[in-house]
Amino acid sequence: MPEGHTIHRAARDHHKKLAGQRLKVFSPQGRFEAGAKILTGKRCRSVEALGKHLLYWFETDDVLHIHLGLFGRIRNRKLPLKEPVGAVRVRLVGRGDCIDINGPTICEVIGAEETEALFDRIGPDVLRADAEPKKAYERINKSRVSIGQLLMDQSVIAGIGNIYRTEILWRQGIHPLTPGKMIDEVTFNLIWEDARTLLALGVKHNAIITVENKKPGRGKYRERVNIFNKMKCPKCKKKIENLEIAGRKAYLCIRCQPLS
DNA sequence: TTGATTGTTACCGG
DNA sequence: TCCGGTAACAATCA
Repeated sequence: MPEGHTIHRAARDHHKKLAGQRLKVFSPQGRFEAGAKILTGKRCRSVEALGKHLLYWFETDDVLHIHLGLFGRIRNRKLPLKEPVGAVRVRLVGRGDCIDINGPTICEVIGAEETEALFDRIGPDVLRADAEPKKAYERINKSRVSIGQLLMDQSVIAGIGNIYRTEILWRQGIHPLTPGKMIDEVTFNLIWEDARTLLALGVKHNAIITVENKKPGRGKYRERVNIFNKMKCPKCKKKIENLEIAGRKAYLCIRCQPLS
């Protein structure tokens, strides 16, 4: 489910709904009893996103740390409470809102030290104002690893997932197997700016939109993409190839993204 | 029932 | 130390 835009949107939204309130915290599956006990009745100070990590800061520096992994979902609900649907690991209840978090791979309460370690481990997040893109460039510039793989490495650059990886590299005409050290600073800046623009658009519309001038549209189609999981390149009509990079499918147009 | 999936980590071997 | 490969885990939907 999530690339960085999903988490940043959730953080913004949940901050509005919960910050400043004393929360009730439930563990509907019984798999977060200890955490729920620690947090319930405590005041939520703020909610923030760090890459794909979602952090709820409580008074006394407890942090609820969530990572949705591949399958996790967030459901926003209004009071009164209804029965949880599916694998709700934790339910946060404020004055008027209820937030259910389904199937996260990480759901834990951490302290100041562990939170700091998390911030140290995660690379610059394209959606954060405090990001230092230079750090990402330095890692990429020194690496033999392909840019396709580096863009998915959250310790190098945070927020980009499989769809945005494919789409950004296509938009910039870069072959995903280009070694990081072959990416010059100008090219890196283009990647960074494109990632920022696209993820911000994703936050705005709550959908992945990488096609120029596309409107979000309604209904089931939550994505507007160029080549991800597509047959034909919209620019040159050539067949879209796919290959596996670090176990995930990457798509490319070999004409528009030549390997130099 | 099967397969695919907007993710990450641990571990092993070269 | 770096990097590739593999397995494990998570939950839902078509």
